[in-house]
Amino acid sequence: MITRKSTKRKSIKPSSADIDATDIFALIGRAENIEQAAVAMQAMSHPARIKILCMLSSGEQMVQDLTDAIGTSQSNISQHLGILKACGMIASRKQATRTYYSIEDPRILKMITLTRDIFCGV
Amino acid sequence: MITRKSTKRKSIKPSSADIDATDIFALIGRAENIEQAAVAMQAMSHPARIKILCMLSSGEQMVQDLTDAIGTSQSNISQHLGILKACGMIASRKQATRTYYSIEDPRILKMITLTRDIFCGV
DNA sequence: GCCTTGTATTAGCATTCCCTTATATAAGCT
DNA sequence: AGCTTATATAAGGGAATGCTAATACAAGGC
Repeated sequence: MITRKSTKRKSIKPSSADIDATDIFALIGRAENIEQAAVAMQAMSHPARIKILCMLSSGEQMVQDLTDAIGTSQSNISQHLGILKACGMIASRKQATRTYYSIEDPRILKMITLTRDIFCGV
Repeated sequence: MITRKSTKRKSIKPSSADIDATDIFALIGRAENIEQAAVAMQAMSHPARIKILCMLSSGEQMVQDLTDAIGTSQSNISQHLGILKACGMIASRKQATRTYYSIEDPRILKMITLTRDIFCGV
């Protein structure tokens, strides 16, 4: 199925050990990692969710504060939080009626930090 | 509308000059930048498009090679390329029947490099 | 001129996303 | 117990996304 001129390797799906950073074709063989990245980016790729992650990147926040700062309905924020939590990006801690959210996955912290750096220069 | 305890600033939408990196609320006021970031991430957040960008990150590639390496239909790849191009991430150059694509926006190069780093460790 | 190759475009359909509205739950307060 | 506050969940519909299949287009080779 794969037909390319420079056949440096025969298979399109090399094992992990087979990766060579200079081979442009090696990378896309890491289907599982790419899939993960796509899911993560998809989850992050909404203005409200980016804002949430930005706020969480400086520490735990409660729903009310997120809602006030971002400026949409409480229900909507709760749903966005649900999406982020469903893919393991954030964690929640309940204290009485309040729920505090925080970033759980360190990779996401890295991602949001860079995104902020690149697009906001902050 | 905004009701938070530590009222370091009164408005939720400070001017650019007003940004302070330590203020968690300042950032989300940069609505335009956040919007841009969301659009960019949304465009990147598909396995095929991540693969395309990974391949392009090591230089110009033609459609045929992308199609072969990624393993979906030519039509499908062409549509994904269209999406990436529509938001200015990539550029195309036509040479006879071939079309060569390359990354145009340096921010995207940065993003894809980091994404690769984080999720693939490469 | 015709056939092949490389790429783009269109249409259609199934799926997913996102918002709004309404309601549920649970804890604190009086 | 009732009221209020904080959060979650469910239902609904409209929009966006993503795939396939079919077709268009443009350049080269014979």
